[in-house]
Amino acid sequence: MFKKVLIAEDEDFLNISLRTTLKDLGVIQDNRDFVSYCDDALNRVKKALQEGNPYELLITDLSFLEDGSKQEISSGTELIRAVKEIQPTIKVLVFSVDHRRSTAHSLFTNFGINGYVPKTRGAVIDFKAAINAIYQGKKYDSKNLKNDIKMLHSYEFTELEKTIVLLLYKGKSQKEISTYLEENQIKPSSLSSIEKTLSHLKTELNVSTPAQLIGYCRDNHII
Amino acid sequence: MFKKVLIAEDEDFLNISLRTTLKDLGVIQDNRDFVSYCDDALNRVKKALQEGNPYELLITDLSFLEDGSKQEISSGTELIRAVKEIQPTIKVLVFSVDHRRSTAHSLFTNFGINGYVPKTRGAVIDFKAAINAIYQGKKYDSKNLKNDIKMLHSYEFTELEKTIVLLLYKGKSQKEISTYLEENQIKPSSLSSIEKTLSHLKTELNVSTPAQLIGYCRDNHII
DNA sequence: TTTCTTTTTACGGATTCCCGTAAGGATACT
DNA sequence: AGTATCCTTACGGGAATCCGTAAAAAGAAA
Repeated sequence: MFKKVLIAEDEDFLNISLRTTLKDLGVIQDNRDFVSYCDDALNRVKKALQEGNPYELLITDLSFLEDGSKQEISSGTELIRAVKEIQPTIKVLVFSVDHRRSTAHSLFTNFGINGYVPKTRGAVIDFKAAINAIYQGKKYDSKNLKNDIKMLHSYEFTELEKTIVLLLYKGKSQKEISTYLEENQIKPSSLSSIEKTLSHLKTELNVSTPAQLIGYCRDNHII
Repeated sequence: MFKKVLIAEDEDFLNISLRTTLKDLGVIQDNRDFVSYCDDALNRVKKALQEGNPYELLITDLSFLEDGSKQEISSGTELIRAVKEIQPTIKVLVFSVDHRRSTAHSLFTNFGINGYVPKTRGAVIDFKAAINAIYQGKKYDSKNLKNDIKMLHSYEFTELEKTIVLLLYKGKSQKEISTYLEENQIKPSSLSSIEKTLSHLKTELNVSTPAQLIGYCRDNHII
């Protein structure tokens, strides 16, 4: 069973019972690896990696409430991206109130998560099953997910498309994106190709402006 | 301290740790008075009343996820109304993810609840304090409530700004937004004023493109 | 290598966005 | 009335985007 697990969850009561459950599973012995801010989570991952004792599994919520203290990272998806950047092999289990299958699905394909458990009735059993499945190297697909309409016309983003959209989201201009890709030896990197990619995405997703494109990608957990 | 408390909460993990917390407070000794459906909660209240051993306190969530089984009552507010109808003297503590003061306030005035604790960081201490306050006959006003969604962000959006951003999100160009505002008699509606508004928002929120602006607004639930 | 196909880049013009400045209009106060 | 101030609109030029077409480069197959 997992020996080093990090939990990012801002709700006190959930934090407590996740601890209890993990102790039941024999995963943890103490109460140290629990944080309620994304920034703290990322720092823990960094530190553990530097110390040569990296986390095997990250369990995280998707939405964290702001409480006044300024944070670099404010959402679960951003946390997952940042963590995977420094430790791509880490396993990720998402634990969220969102119980739509489309949400889980896009996180599996776009963020490479290993499991998704919605917070609802039966979540404890679901959660334990997820931990076991992930430990055996499987992806865990919860039975409590509900189908919704969005799944039908889902477009599969390539890695290049995702990076371009991500840079757009971060406020870069097309020209800046071009130089970024060039610097990082990602091809194609020309301004023209970026224009083409974006135009292609817009027709494919039936949106008309870059702003709308970003809204779509954010809504659907593509970035 | 309270001796007979009923808890209506559909989330497994929360259910578990609420139990733990209440045992810590010496409120309960067993695990019987926990339900995950509103209908069950109402039935328990009815039965306890008939048996001459009524509940002193009801702790309830506001939103309950549907899971296929047909329920008469599906929300916390309906439950509170139904319960107070048959037992007006019962104390009520609401425990919800909604952390807006306005939500709590309307429940205090319209449903006569005795306490409101938002699910967030520090909820455990908050919860314990609420239980104690209510036991002493006081109303409990949580410190974790926020005055409004607007207050959470550094910048407060006007209605006009929100409509403009929303139209941007929907893929409209600035010119289209201008004509839309004109058609709906919203002033100012000139292209120039829209440019100014957007430029103002961008400096205020420290973003550089419309796309980034939309990402920000979506991330922070402004639109 | 040659030829064919596909991918990538280059370029030009139309449109839109961006940002500063100036003119017009409304309101409040003396 | 006058004028001071603020809000709205108008305008112009530079930058960024959009979109089509064509050239260049890279790959694939014979």
